[in-house]
Amino acid sequence: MKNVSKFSSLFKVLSDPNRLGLVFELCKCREANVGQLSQCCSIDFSVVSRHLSKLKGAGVLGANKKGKEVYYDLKREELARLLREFADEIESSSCCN
Amino acid sequence: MKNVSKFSSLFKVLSDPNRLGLVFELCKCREANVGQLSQCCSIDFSVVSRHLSKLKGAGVLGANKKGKEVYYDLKREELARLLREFADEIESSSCCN
DNA sequence: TTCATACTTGCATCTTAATGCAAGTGTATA
DNA sequence: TATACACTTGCATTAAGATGCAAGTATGAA
Repeated sequence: MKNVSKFSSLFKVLSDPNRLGLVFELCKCREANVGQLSQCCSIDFSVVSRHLSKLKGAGVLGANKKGKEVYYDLKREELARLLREFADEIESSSCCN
Repeated sequence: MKNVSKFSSLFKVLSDPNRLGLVFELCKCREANVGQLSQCCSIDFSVVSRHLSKLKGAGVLGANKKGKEVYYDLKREELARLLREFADEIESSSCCN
């Protein structure tokens, strides 16, 4: 079942509280760099950096380099679409053939 | 942010491939007991039992004891509702105030 | 070219969780 | 009551992942 690994890896990347906190933060900030997120979420710089790159790797965030800084932004529509796709699949009666 | 822990724990329970496989299986089977799921998913009995109880604890599954057997079923609407709630929150501009 | 800033990555440590066997609990049937 | 069946739980092992410091890389400014 390829949907299993597709969705389980998405859920995994969203399952860490710090990571999900960053997602919510980016949801209201529109975009932010590593230093800003590290500060407002009170998480070590290197930890934030790794979380963001993991979220980016999963397609949840986009990244935009401006000079020395990297600005991350939430890919709202993609993320929302994936979750609704899962919800639809769950609600349709025989979802995993 | 209480939504962070609410959703991160939901995502965590869905993030294990075996567990998500059981969810998909229950999605098409409507309901099944531990032995049936253990067999069709090729996972050790005790492992399946623990995964199911974790999913039940998270409100993803319901359980129904019939004699010696326990039949688990997927709470489709609740699960779909939660995920759509998350999707809506993500898409609304300032979601985490 | 030197320095500071912004970020990434290597590494060691520590938690958390998954796994499977074996033992325990509960329930129906002989 | 004894036995079998369905499941749960304890325990030890193993693996995966989070964390933070320190060192490395990249980019802009002096």
